[in-house]
Amino acid sequence: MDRRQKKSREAIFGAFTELLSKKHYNQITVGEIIEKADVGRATFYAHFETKDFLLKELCEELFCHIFDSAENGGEVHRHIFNCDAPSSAVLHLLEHFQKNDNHILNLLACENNELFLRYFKENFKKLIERNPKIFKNEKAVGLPDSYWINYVSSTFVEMIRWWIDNGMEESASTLTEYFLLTIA
Amino acid sequence: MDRRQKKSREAIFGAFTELLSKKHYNQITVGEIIEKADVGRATFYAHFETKDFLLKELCEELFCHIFDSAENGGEVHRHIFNCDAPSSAVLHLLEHFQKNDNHILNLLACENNELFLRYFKENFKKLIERNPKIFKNEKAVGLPDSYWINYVSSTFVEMIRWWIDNGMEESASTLTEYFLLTIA
DNA sequence: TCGCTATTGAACATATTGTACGATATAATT
DNA sequence: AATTATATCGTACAATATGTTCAATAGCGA
Repeated sequence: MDRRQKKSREAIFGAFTELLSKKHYNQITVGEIIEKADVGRATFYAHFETKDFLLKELCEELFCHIFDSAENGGEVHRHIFNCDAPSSAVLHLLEHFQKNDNHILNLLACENNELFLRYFKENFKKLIERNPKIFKNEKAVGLPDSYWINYVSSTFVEMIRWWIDNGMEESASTLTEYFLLTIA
Repeated sequence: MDRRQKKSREAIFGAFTELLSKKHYNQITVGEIIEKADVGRATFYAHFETKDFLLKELCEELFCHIFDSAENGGEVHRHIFNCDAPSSAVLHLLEHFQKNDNHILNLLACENNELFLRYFKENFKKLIERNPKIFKNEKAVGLPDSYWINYVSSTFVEMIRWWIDNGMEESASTLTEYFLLTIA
């Protein structure tokens, strides 16, 4: 990609992320974004059709970085999926959060985390669908697959929400215990 | 309340509900609402500060009607809380949905159900907090109260979401089974 | 009947959106 | 180095949405 494009794109992402941590998505205007990003109005619309697409692409970039490493042959997160025990997968995801990779916590903890958690859940679901065995247990056999996948991903995401809302006091391993206990 | 106020308020609620079942919240304008409700622009703003407040009040009216009956001495839903078995409470709530009381399904199933489910979860949480014994079981003892409450309400709400997204094919009793099996 | 209040309709300033275009700066190619 | 391609800029612009104001009207309660 053209260096200029990359620069503009990242300036917009950066400005948007910063604004999202301060005010609600609905109240952020394109004018504010381009002012903070210091790019022209036309440049913004050359990159993103609307503000909604900007959000979508930001989320995709963020979550793909965390979730999709297993498929694309990257080394960094391969270990997440090369294990059978669900505890490892959960632990590693949580540790990513605690390290605040890509300022993901800024987004997950901000006022409009609804939007991000929604995308997050979608990606987590895909992860389970691609690795169905990870979270299968005795309880799952009595329930429809799609229900079970929805249940497990919901439980994980809503645990994250609870964790953030309560000041993120628990350690990654404590959270993992909670999670495994609940879905067991 | 003045008959005129009530009339305007309900016309606005009605128009808003109808619009919400057709298009996304963000894309609904005040102009559309007042046109469909057939009220003046000034009237709208005399009732609701902004569109967000309109949504908030609509949700409060809806969910309070369903959840708060136990406290205010009403007869209609008293039975929900006068039983110890969690299955009864869940069943009755689900049956309310299937009857589509107050067109609640229009809102829960619409494109932006995120917003309603959020309010719904809040109200469900309050219900559990007021009746802590309903959903307590062996698994709950090893987990913090706030985590457990969040978990149970999330599981219920996300089950509703799954149910709606999959065409609401399951009966209320089947869903209740699923729910009890998962939190057991 | 009379006073009070909600509604109306229109006008209004302001803000936001998304587009258009020529000029400029930067990247890629030869 | 010269040239071509393209991303950006700044500004302007039409279209739309927001929230307010105000005088006139209609409906409410006493």
